[in-house]
Amino acid sequence: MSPRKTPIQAHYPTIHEVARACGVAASTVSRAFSWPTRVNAVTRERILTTAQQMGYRPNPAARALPLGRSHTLGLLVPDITNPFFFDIIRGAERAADAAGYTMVLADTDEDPEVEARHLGKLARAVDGFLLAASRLPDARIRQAAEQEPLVLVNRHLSDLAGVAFDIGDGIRQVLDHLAGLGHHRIAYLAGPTTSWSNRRRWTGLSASARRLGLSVTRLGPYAPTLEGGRAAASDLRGSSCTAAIAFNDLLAIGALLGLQELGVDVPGEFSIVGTDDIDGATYCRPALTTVHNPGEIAGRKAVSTLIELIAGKEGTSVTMLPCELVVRASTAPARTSRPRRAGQPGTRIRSVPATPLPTAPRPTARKANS
Amino acid sequence: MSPRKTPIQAHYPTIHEVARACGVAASTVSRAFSWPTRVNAVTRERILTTAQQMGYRPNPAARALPLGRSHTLGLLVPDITNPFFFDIIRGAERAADAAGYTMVLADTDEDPEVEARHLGKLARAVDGFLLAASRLPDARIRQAAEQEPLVLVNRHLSDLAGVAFDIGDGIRQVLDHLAGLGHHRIAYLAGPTTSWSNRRRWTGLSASARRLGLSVTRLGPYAPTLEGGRAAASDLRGSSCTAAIAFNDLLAIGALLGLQELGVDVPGEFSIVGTDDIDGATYCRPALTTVHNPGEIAGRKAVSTLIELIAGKEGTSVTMLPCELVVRASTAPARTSRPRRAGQPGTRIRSVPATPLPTAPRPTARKANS
DNA sequence: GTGAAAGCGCTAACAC
DNA sequence: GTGTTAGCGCTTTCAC
Repeated sequence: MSPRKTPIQAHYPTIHEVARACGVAASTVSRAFSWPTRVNAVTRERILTTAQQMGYRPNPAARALPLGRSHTLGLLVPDITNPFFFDIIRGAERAADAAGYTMVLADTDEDPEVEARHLGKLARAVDGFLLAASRLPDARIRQAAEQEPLVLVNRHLSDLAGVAFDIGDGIRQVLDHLAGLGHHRIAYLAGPTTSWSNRRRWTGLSASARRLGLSVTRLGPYAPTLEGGRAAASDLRGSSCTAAIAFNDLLAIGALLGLQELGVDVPGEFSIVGTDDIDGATYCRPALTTVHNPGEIAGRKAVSTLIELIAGKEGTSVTMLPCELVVRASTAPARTSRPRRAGQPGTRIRSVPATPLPTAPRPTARKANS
Repeated sequence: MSPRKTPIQAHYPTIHEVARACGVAASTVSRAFSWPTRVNAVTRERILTTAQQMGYRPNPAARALPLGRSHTLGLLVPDITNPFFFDIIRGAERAADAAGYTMVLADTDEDPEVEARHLGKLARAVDGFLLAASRLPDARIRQAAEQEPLVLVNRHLSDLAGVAFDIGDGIRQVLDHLAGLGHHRIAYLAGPTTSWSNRRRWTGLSASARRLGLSVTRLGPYAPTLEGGRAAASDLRGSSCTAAIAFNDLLAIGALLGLQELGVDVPGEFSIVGTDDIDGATYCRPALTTVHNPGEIAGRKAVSTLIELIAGKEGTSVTMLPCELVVRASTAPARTSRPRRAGQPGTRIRSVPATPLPTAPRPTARKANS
């Protein structure tokens, strides 16, 4: 019936057409938008309304050229489907939107190569980067930070801006909880070796364990997924531990399922603790005891820090956000009887030098949410 | 120690500097990149290598201006944290990346206003839009499609390009399954009224139910979240149904938890079916019977369709992707008797979250992914 | 307070 | 094959 409408870009009026329609110069129209006080109030009104009714919209590329700024931010995440990043992404997106910035999201697929490639590809398209849980080596991050404003999320490098969670304190809360339940031999289910927070968890764990006189064993690394957790389950069963702390909730839930499939009762025979507090932690069974991170706040803060950096603010901003233990149903008192297998003690705690970090105010312990 | 390096944008060489370094004109450098065959092989090599070692990177804004294309795609999603969209986002992102496009992600917060605002804000920044599960009224979508290339995901409008899941067939599989288990009275837990797929599910349900001689009741609408599902649970209990199909998995899992909290055994007393097949469907207990949608494929296909539209390809491409029932443990034969107290919900309602429930680890379902 | 004009970095005719 | 020359749409001196 009607002729096909090819959905090609509509014609958008330019600043010149608006200017002509108003009988002023293009520069005046430009000023009316970017520096309103320098234009006569009544002509400004006229310009704004005609622009409005002509459907004028500034062309971002055309603005970016003379300005040297695209008003775009790049956010790189190892895995978009990992719930840990949702709140961070959402917080960042909202803050960026509110500040008039557009957000470009890229999934680095847990791969440093891919991350580096995206960094290069986006370098000139964005005004700065947010690197969430970057898998890149320190040197490569520093190099990137010299080229573009950059804020780290969930990682820390001296002299670089960033926002991180106070993992050490979170781990401390977990160990206090487990020690209080009578656990003495505790396993750590490691995540990706390229992950800073993974290393951080381990060092925090070692330190707290030493203080409490507990023994900790490092298992893994495992993929930070349900599958990884299932793989960990059999290792766990072969160990002499009575409780495990996992790199993240997905891993913890996987381990929990794996143990159940092996006939091990959680938390009756074994306690499991996660990290992240994803949605699923509330509805897996038993519901997961885990450490909550204020992700949305982290995302927002990272964006505001980045925007300050872009604006040329001096100084390096490092924000440390508090973690909070959420006790649910996957932890219980340790069995008093001996484990089914008198197993190998496993790798003993090793001490790894930790970079000193500012400490966040300690949150009050919270009860399970739902 | 060393003077502070303010992380301001590094100086990037322009095409002219590369040209001067090579003793050629800027246009030759431009051609060496965009139309390599039209440049003498040896000078091309020289240009490419010097560009490389000078660290030249094309400025996207500067390209976008004469080209009229930003090589950027906008993806609008109602809720980034909803697992249903993960695979779609990831598929779209990968396809975009592979095709040399950059992806801008915006969360519309389930709000048509916000969606419209983003559409306007991004209109000139992107070459086209991907609208996933758009909450906008048809007319508004059509209007947008006249201004910019646009592809719908999980929604269908005549004459507009899109990719959707074959919901009708998915629902048919579900009803066949439930009917086979002897269920006759089935509830539908409705999602957002602005959602096309919600309406679609209901019409599919009605049609299939008529064919099979089953009775279906529509409950809700509920928020497509765990909370929404909990709210649905009490409605469900007050109904005479023996099985329910939920708008999405989150809603289904919430209902499942809610019923358990009300002391109703799932699937012994009540069967629950979700839609989406999110990760959590495998580890909630009982594991959720649900309908799997090929999200990543949908995302990829949507991007390739959009790129074709941008390139001016004629014709309207509509792709329908198959859905597949995944039977897990939340469905079972309908009770033959009706022993449940009729009418009064009673005072047994407790909202006790996170109590470990005695669920036997079920044998693996007929089919389980991830 | 407003206009004219010179770019921002790149592409694409159009010569030669 | 390669150089010259206009712009793309906007911002921003610099005059008036």
